[in-house]
Amino acid sequence: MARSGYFHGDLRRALLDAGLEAAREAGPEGVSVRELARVVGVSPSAVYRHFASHDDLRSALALRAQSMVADAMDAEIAAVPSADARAWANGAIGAVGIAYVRFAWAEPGLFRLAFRAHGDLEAAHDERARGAGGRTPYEQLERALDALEREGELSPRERAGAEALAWSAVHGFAVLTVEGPLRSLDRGTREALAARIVAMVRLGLSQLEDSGR
Amino acid sequence: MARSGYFHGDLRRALLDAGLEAAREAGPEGVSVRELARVVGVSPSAVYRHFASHDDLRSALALRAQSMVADAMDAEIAAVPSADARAWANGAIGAVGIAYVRFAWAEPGLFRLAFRAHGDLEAAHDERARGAGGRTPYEQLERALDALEREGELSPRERAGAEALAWSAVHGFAVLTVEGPLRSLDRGTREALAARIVAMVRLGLSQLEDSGR
DNA sequence: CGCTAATGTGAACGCTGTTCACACACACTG
DNA sequence: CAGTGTGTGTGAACAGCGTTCACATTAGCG
Repeated sequence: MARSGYFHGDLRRALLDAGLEAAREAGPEGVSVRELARVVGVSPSAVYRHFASHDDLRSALALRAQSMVADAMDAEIAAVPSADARAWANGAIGAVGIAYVRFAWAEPGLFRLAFRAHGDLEAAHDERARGAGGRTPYEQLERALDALEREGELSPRERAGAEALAWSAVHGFAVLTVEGPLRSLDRGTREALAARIVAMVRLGLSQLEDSGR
Repeated sequence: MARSGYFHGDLRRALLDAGLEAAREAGPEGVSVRELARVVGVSPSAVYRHFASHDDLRSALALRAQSMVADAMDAEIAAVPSADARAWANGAIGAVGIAYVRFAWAEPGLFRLAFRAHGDLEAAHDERARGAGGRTPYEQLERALDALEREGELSPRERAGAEALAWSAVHGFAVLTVEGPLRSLDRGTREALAARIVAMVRLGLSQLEDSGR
């Protein structure tokens, strides 16, 4: 880095690293073109050789943050006993949700960056949002829901749109506890509520067949 | 307005009106001190006679937007048959949720303004966030949940923290459909999912007593 | 070895929030 | 009725932002 004194060498990567660090400490608002340039020791206009715009930079950072969420999910899922496939499926959907909110609490700045204004649904499958396990957070959720359907825990009718239900509840909870009115809840209450949230999701996913409606 | 040519007469109100209009068309980002001053025909610094800062202005606007949400909830609740108290309670909690997401869809800019970074929980009871019916959106939710408990539909243990569960699911869904990856869902799918969301919430609220856990 | 293409610089533009000394006009007091 | 104080608006200024452009530098290819 800063090899020749004039050329940086790996500016794009350096900007992304600095951007993640800035977001970690100050949230998405802390990520400014000029600030990152300053940190990396380069002129503001140099940034535009690697990113088309401020928004472009932040999108790239968001994808990297999403891949970190995917990693956190992998770690949480790995702790689910995999002997019984049905039990695993039920455990996996919970693990995905818990990992999501725990990441939000551990890294509020990165979380807000990752899911501020996500792109459309195509972005849910963006290559760059995949974690080391090869899946994006959204794909982790899909995987758990697929497993539930495979085990007969979810009917095809229930499976449809299940992502929206699960994601809504967990994302909403994460947002409210990270930057919303629930942000000053103590750790214990937060964890207890999180457990109820994932239980609610699991219950709500099966609403179509269980009730004789 | 612009009475004497020098003094405006009712600048504070004019700024709030212009701010709501700007947010309606361009979201919270469209609300800038200079832009509002321009629209109202006043110098930028005049704004600071009525609002301590940009953030202060936006907070005031957010509260006004929240009161509009409260009004929308009143309208939706009014349509719930009130003959049977138990049925009303179950209907009211659904109406609150539906009104919330419908408002978000009808006025995405105002919705994002209203619930961007809400204050802490005290702000949930702010005078200025009350609608014509005298309740803030949060208080509307509390009212419906209280009714459910009164009718024996919710145990005291379930009642505790119920706001967090309900709000999380509905808010998350609203956010994902307004500015998130679910934003390009067609109206029909959106409505169907919304119905499943409120059903999930109603089911999830009672999880503690129903299951023999 | 020389040229090209990639990558960096620095100044500039227009925008933003915010502050300051100053100007105005109304509402009260003597 | 005169005068004055206080609330409200002005205009210029500062610092910071994203972005662009002409120009400088240099790595690497033919």
